[in-house]
Amino acid sequence: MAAEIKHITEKCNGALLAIRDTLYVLSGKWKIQLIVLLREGPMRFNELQRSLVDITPKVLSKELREMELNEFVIRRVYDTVPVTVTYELTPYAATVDPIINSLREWGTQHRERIIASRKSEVKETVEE
Amino acid sequence: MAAEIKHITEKCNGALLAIRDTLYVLSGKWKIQLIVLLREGPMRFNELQRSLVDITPKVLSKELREMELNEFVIRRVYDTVPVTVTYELTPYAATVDPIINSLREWGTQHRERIIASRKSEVKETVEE
DNA sequence: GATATTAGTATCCCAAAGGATAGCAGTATC
DNA sequence: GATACTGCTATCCTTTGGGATACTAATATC
Repeated sequence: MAAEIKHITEKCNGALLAIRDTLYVLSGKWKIQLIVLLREGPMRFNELQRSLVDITPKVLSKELREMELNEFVIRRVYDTVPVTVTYELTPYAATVDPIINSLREWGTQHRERIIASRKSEVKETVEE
Repeated sequence: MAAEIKHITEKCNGALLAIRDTLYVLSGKWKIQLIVLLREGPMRFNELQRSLVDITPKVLSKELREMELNEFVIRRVYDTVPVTVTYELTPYAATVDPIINSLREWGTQHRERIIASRKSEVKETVEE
Protein backbone atom coordinates (compact mmCIF):
# COMPACT_ATOMS: atom_id res chain seq x y z
CA MET A 1 0.00 0.00 0.00
CA ALA A 2 2.80 2.37 0.89
CA ALA A 3 4.57 1.18 -2.23
CA GLU A 4 1.49 2.01 -4.27
CA ILE A 5 1.40 5.58 -3.05
CA LYS A 6 5.09 5.95 -3.66
CA HIS A 7 4.67 4.66 -7.19
CA ILE A 8 2.04 7.26 -7.95
CA THR A 9 4.01 10.20 -6.67
CA GLU A 10 7.15 9.09 -8.48
CA LYS A 11 5.32 8.80 -11.74
CA CYS A 12 4.05 12.38 -11.44
CA ASN A 13 7.06 13.83 -9.73
CA GLY A 14 8.86 15.05 -12.82
CA ALA A 15 5.75 16.72 -14.13
CA LEU A 16 5.07 18.36 -10.77
CA LEU A 17 8.62 19.69 -10.53
CA ALA A 18 8.61 21.11 -14.05
CA ILE A 19 5.24 22.74 -13.49
CA ARG A 20 6.39 24.29 -10.22
CA ASP A 21 9.45 25.70 -12.00
CA THR A 22 7.31 27.30 -14.67
CA LEU A 23 4.84 28.78 -12.24
CA TYR A 24 7.72 30.17 -10.22
CA VAL A 25 9.23 31.99 -13.19
CA LEU A 26 5.88 33.32 -14.38
CA SER A 27 4.71 34.12 -10.84
CA GLY A 28 2.88 37.29 -9.97
CA LYS A 29 -0.19 38.91 -11.29
CA TRP A 30 1.35 40.71 -14.23
CA LYS A 31 4.19 38.90 -16.03
CA ILE A 32 2.04 36.99 -18.47
CA GLN A 33 -0.03 40.06 -19.19
CA LEU A 34 3.13 42.06 -19.83
CA ILE A 35 4.33 39.48 -22.32
CA VAL A 36 0.99 39.60 -24.11
CA LEU A 37 1.24 43.39 -24.35
CA LEU A 38 4.86 43.41 -25.45
CA ARG A 39 4.18 40.92 -28.22
CA GLU A 40 2.80 43.93 -30.11
CA GLY A 41 6.21 45.55 -30.01
CA PRO A 42 8.47 47.45 -27.62
CA MET A 43 6.77 49.76 -25.17
CA ARG A 44 7.82 52.44 -22.73
CA PHE A 45 7.37 52.32 -18.98
CA ASN A 46 4.48 54.74 -18.85
CA GLU A 47 2.82 53.11 -21.83
CA LEU A 48 2.83 49.79 -20.03
CA GLN A 49 1.50 51.39 -16.90
CA ARG A 50 -1.36 53.02 -18.79
CA SER A 51 -2.20 49.80 -20.61
CA LEU A 52 -2.39 47.74 -17.42
CA VAL A 53 -4.67 50.23 -15.75
CA ASP A 54 -4.33 49.00 -12.18
CA ILE A 55 -0.61 48.44 -11.92
CA THR A 56 1.43 50.80 -9.74
CA PRO A 57 4.93 51.92 -10.78
CA LYS A 58 6.49 50.02 -7.90
CA VAL A 59 4.97 46.73 -8.96
CA LEU A 60 5.54 47.32 -12.66
CA SER A 61 9.18 48.09 -11.99
CA LYS A 62 9.60 44.95 -9.93
CA GLU A 63 7.96 42.70 -12.49
CA LEU A 64 10.05 44.16 -15.32
CA ARG A 65 13.24 43.66 -13.33
CA GLU A 66 12.41 40.03 -12.71
CA MET A 67 11.56 39.53 -16.37
CA GLU A 68 14.88 41.08 -17.33
CA LEU A 69 16.69 38.64 -15.04
CA ASN A 70 14.84 35.74 -16.64
CA GLU A 71 15.78 37.03 -20.08
CA PHE A 72 12.23 37.72 -21.13
CA VAL A 73 12.72 41.43 -21.80
CA ILE A 74 15.51 43.79 -22.81
CA ARG A 75 15.55 47.23 -21.25
CA ARG A 76 16.90 49.96 -23.51
CA VAL A 77 17.66 53.48 -22.31
CA TYR A 78 17.77 56.30 -24.85
CA ASP A 79 19.54 59.54 -24.15
CA THR A 80 16.60 61.83 -24.89
CA VAL A 81 14.98 64.56 -22.85
CA PRO A 82 13.18 63.42 -20.84
CA VAL A 83 14.82 60.03 -20.85
CA THR A 84 13.18 57.27 -22.88
CA VAL A 85 13.23 53.67 -21.70
CA THR A 86 11.77 50.87 -23.77
CA TYR A 87 11.06 47.27 -22.91
CA GLU A 88 11.24 44.69 -25.63
CA LEU A 89 10.67 40.96 -25.67
CA THR A 90 13.64 38.70 -26.25
CA PRO A 91 13.38 35.70 -28.56
CA TYR A 92 13.33 33.56 -25.43
CA ALA A 93 10.05 35.13 -24.40
CA ALA A 94 8.52 33.59 -27.50
CA THR A 95 9.07 30.14 -25.98
CA VAL A 96 6.20 30.76 -23.55
CA ASP A 97 3.79 31.34 -26.44
CA PRO A 98 2.37 27.80 -26.16
CA ILE A 99 1.54 28.49 -22.52
CA ILE A 100 -0.08 31.81 -23.29
CA ASN A 101 -2.05 30.35 -26.15
CA SER A 102 -3.33 27.44 -24.10
CA LEU A 103 -4.34 29.81 -21.29
CA ARG A 104 -6.13 32.10 -23.72
CA GLU A 105 -7.93 29.30 -25.54
CA TRP A 106 -9.07 27.63 -22.37
CA GLY A 107 -10.31 30.90 -20.90
CA THR A 108 -12.30 31.62 -24.03
CA GLN A 109 -13.93 28.19 -24.07
CA HIS A 110 -14.60 28.29 -20.36
CA ARG A 111 -16.39 31.61 -20.67
CA GLU A 112 -18.53 30.28 -23.50
CA ARG A 113 -19.36 27.21 -21.46
CA ILE A 114 -20.46 29.31 -18.50
CA ILE A 115 -22.64 31.53 -20.64
CA ALA A 116 -24.20 28.47 -22.26
CA SER A 117 -24.92 26.87 -18.88
CA ARG A 118 -26.53 30.09 -17.64
CA LYS A 119 -28.81 30.13 -20.65
CA SER A 120 -29.90 26.53 -20.08
CA GLU A 121 -30.55 27.31 -16.42
CA VAL A 122 -32.84 30.14 -17.43
CA LYS A 123 -34.65 27.83 -19.85
CA GLU A 124 -35.18 25.25 -17.14
CA THR A 125 -36.53 27.89 -14.80
CA VAL A 126 -38.96 29.09 -17.43
CA GLU A 127 -40.03 25.57 -18.29
CA GLU A 128 -40.87 24.74 -14.68
CA MET B 1 -0.99 59.05 -29.92
CA ALA B 2 -3.80 58.31 -27.50
CA ALA B 3 -5.48 56.45 -30.36
CA GLU B 4 -2.37 54.37 -30.82
CA ILE B 5 -2.32 53.28 -27.21
CA LYS B 6 -6.00 52.50 -27.32
CA HIS B 7 -5.50 50.43 -30.44
CA ILE B 8 -2.89 48.31 -28.74
CA THR B 9 -4.93 47.60 -25.64
CA GLU B 10 -8.02 46.76 -27.67
CA LYS B 11 -6.10 44.33 -29.80
CA CYS B 12 -4.85 42.47 -26.71
CA ASN B 13 -7.88 42.96 -24.57
CA GLY B 14 -9.64 39.72 -25.47
CA ALA B 15 -6.50 37.72 -24.83
CA LEU B 16 -5.88 39.45 -21.52
CA LEU B 17 -9.43 38.83 -20.36
CA ALA B 18 -9.36 35.16 -21.31
CA ILE B 19 -6.02 34.66 -19.62
CA ARG B 20 -7.22 36.36 -16.45
CA ASP B 21 -10.27 34.07 -16.42
CA THR B 22 -8.09 31.00 -16.69
CA LEU B 23 -5.66 32.09 -14.01
CA TYR B 24 -8.57 32.87 -11.74
CA VAL B 25 -10.05 29.40 -12.07
CA LEU B 26 -6.70 27.66 -11.66
CA SER B 27 -5.55 30.03 -8.91
CA GLY B 28 -3.73 28.85 -5.84
CA LYS B 29 -0.66 26.81 -5.27
CA TRP B 30 -2.24 23.40 -5.53
CA LYS B 31 -5.03 23.03 -8.11
CA ILE B 32 -2.86 22.19 -11.07
CA GLN B 33 -0.83 19.79 -8.99
CA LEU B 34 -4.00 18.11 -7.80
CA ILE B 35 -5.15 17.63 -11.37
CA VAL B 36 -1.80 16.10 -12.27
CA LEU B 37 -2.11 13.67 -9.36
CA LEU B 38 -5.72 12.78 -10.04
CA ARG B 39 -4.98 12.01 -13.68
CA GLU B 40 -3.62 8.70 -12.33
CA GLY B 41 -7.05 7.83 -11.00
CA PRO B 42 -9.38 8.65 -8.11
CA MET B 43 -7.75 9.28 -4.77
CA ARG B 44 -8.87 9.70 -1.20
CA PHE B 45 -8.44 12.79 0.92
CA ASN B 46 -5.59 11.45 3.01
CA GLU B 47 -3.89 9.99 -0.03
CA LEU B 48 -3.85 13.39 -1.66
CA GLN B 49 -2.56 14.97 1.51
CA ARG B 50 0.29 12.48 1.75
CA SER B 51 1.17 12.89 -1.92
CA LEU B 52 1.40 16.68 -1.70
CA VAL B 53 3.62 16.54 1.34
CA ASP B 54 3.29 20.15 2.44
CA ILE B 55 -0.43 20.72 2.08
CA THR B 56 -2.51 21.10 5.23
CA PRO B 57 -6.02 19.64 5.46
CA LYS B 58 -7.57 23.09 5.59
CA VAL B 59 -6.00 24.16 2.34
CA LEU B 60 -6.57 20.81 0.64
CA SER B 61 -10.21 20.93 1.59
CA LYS B 62 -10.58 24.46 0.24
CA GLU B 63 -8.89 23.68 -3.05
CA LEU B 64 -10.99 20.55 -3.56
CA ARG B 65 -14.19 22.47 -2.84
CA GLU B 66 -13.30 25.10 -5.40
CA MET B 67 -12.43 22.43 -7.94
CA GLU B 68 -15.77 20.76 -7.32
CA LEU B 69 -17.56 24.04 -7.96
CA ASN B 70 -15.67 24.45 -11.22
CA GLU B 71 -16.60 20.91 -12.20
CA PHE B 72 -13.05 19.64 -12.23
CA VAL B 73 -13.58 16.92 -9.63
CA ILE B 74 -16.39 14.73 -8.38
CA ARG B 75 -16.52 13.97 -4.70
CA ARG B 76 -17.92 10.55 -3.82
CA VAL B 77 -18.77 9.49 -0.29
CA TYR B 78 -18.94 5.79 0.53
CA ASP B 79 -20.77 4.50 3.54
CA THR B 80 -17.90 2.53 5.03
CA VAL B 81 -16.35 2.59 8.47
CA PRO B 82 -14.55 4.86 8.75
CA VAL B 83 -16.11 6.84 5.94
CA THR B 84 -14.37 6.79 2.56
CA VAL B 85 -14.34 9.83 0.31
CA THR B 86 -12.80 9.78 -3.14
CA TYR B 87 -12.02 12.57 -5.52
CA GLU B 88 -12.13 11.88 -9.21
CA LEU B 89 -11.49 14.07 -12.23
CA THR B 90 -14.41 14.92 -14.47
CA PRO B 91 -14.09 14.83 -18.24
CA TYR B 92 -14.06 18.63 -18.13
CA ALA B 93 -10.78 18.54 -16.19
CA ALA B 94 -9.20 16.96 -19.24
CA THR B 95 -9.73 20.21 -21.12
CA VAL B 96 -6.91 21.80 -19.15
CA ASP B 97 -4.46 19.16 -20.35
CA PRO B 98 -3.02 21.49 -23.02
CA ILE B 99 -2.24 24.01 -20.29
CA ILE B 100 -0.63 21.44 -18.04
CA ASN B 101 1.40 20.01 -20.90
CA SER B 102 2.67 23.41 -21.99
CA LEU B 103 3.62 24.26 -18.41
CA ARG B 104 5.43 20.96 -17.98
CA GLU B 105 7.27 21.19 -21.29
CA TRP B 106 8.37 24.75 -20.74
CA GLY B 107 9.58 24.00 -17.22
CA THR B 108 11.61 21.07 -18.49
CA GLN B 109 13.25 23.09 -21.25
CA HIS B 110 13.86 26.03 -18.96
CA ARG B 111 15.66 23.84 -16.46
CA GLU B 112 17.85 22.37 -19.20
CA ARG B 113 18.64 25.85 -20.44
CA ILE B 114 19.70 27.01 -17.00
CA ILE B 115 21.92 23.98 -16.47
CA ALA B 116 23.49 24.53 -19.89
CA SER B 117 24.16 28.20 -19.17
CA ARG B 118 25.76 27.32 -15.85
CA LYS B 119 28.11 24.92 -17.59
CA SER B 120 29.14 27.54 -20.15
CA GLU B 121 29.75 30.04 -17.36
CA VAL B 122 32.11 27.60 -15.69
CA LYS B 123 33.92 27.06 -19.00
CA GLU B 124 34.36 30.79 -19.49
CA THR B 125 35.72 31.16 -15.97
CA VAL B 126 38.21 28.38 -16.57
CA GLU B 127 39.27 29.80 -19.94
CA GLU B 128 40.05 33.23 -18.53
C1' DG C 1 -11.29 2.30 28.51
C1' DA C 2 -7.35 4.01 25.53
C1' DT C 3 -6.11 4.34 20.91
C1' DA C 4 -6.50 4.53 15.93
C1' DT C 5 -8.82 5.59 11.78
C1' DT C 6 -11.42 8.68 8.42
C1' DA C 7 -12.42 13.29 6.48
C1' DG C 8 -12.48 17.00 7.51
C1' DT C 9 -13.30 22.13 10.78
C1' DA C 10 -11.91 25.79 13.75
C1' DT C 11 -8.80 29.07 15.30
C1' DC C 12 -4.87 31.57 15.21
C1' DC C 13 -1.05 33.44 12.97
C1' DC C 14 2.53 34.96 9.59
C1' DA C 15 4.85 36.32 5.43
C1' DA C 16 4.56 37.91 1.03
C1' DA C 17 2.20 40.25 -2.63
C1' DG C 18 0.76 44.16 -3.97
C1' DG C 19 -1.82 48.84 -3.58
C1' DA C 20 -1.68 54.12 -2.20
C1' DT C 21 0.71 58.07 -1.96
C1' DA C 22 4.54 60.98 -2.19
C1' DG C 23 8.70 62.39 -4.01
C1' DC C 24 13.11 62.94 -6.98
C1' DA C 25 16.40 64.43 -10.96
C1' DG C 26 16.77 66.72 -15.01
C1' DT C 27 15.10 69.53 -18.49
C1' DA C 28 11.69 72.13 -21.28
C1' DT C 29 7.95 74.90 -21.75
C1' DC C 30 4.64 78.58 -20.34
C1' DG D 1 9.54 80.94 -11.40
C1' DA D 2 5.69 77.39 -11.67
C1' DT D 3 4.44 73.45 -14.03
C1' DA D 4 4.96 69.31 -16.76
C1' DC D 5 7.19 65.32 -18.51
C1' DT D 6 9.96 60.88 -17.91
C1' DG D 7 11.15 56.70 -15.28
C1' DC D 8 11.36 55.43 -11.64
C1' DT D 9 12.21 54.84 -5.77
C1' DA D 10 10.66 55.13 -0.89
C1' DT D 11 7.50 54.50 2.65
C1' DC D 12 3.58 52.81 4.52
C1' DC D 13 -0.38 49.99 4.73
C1' DT D 14 -3.79 46.27 3.56
C1' DT D 15 -5.13 42.04 1.74
C1' DT D 16 -4.91 37.28 1.13
C1' DG D 17 -2.84 33.03 0.68
C1' DG D 18 -1.64 29.66 3.23
C1' DG D 19 0.78 27.23 7.34
C1' DA D 20 0.48 25.26 12.46
C1' DT D 21 -2.04 23.24 15.75
C1' DA D 22 -5.80 21.42 17.84
C1' DC D 23 -10.07 19.27 17.60
C1' DT D 24 -14.56 16.58 16.13
C1' DA D 25 -17.87 12.19 15.31
C1' DA D 26 -18.33 7.56 14.78
C1' DT D 27 -16.69 3.19 15.04
C1' DA D 28 -13.28 -0.61 15.53
C1' DT D 29 -9.60 -2.63 17.54
C1' DC D 30 -6.41 -3.61 21.43
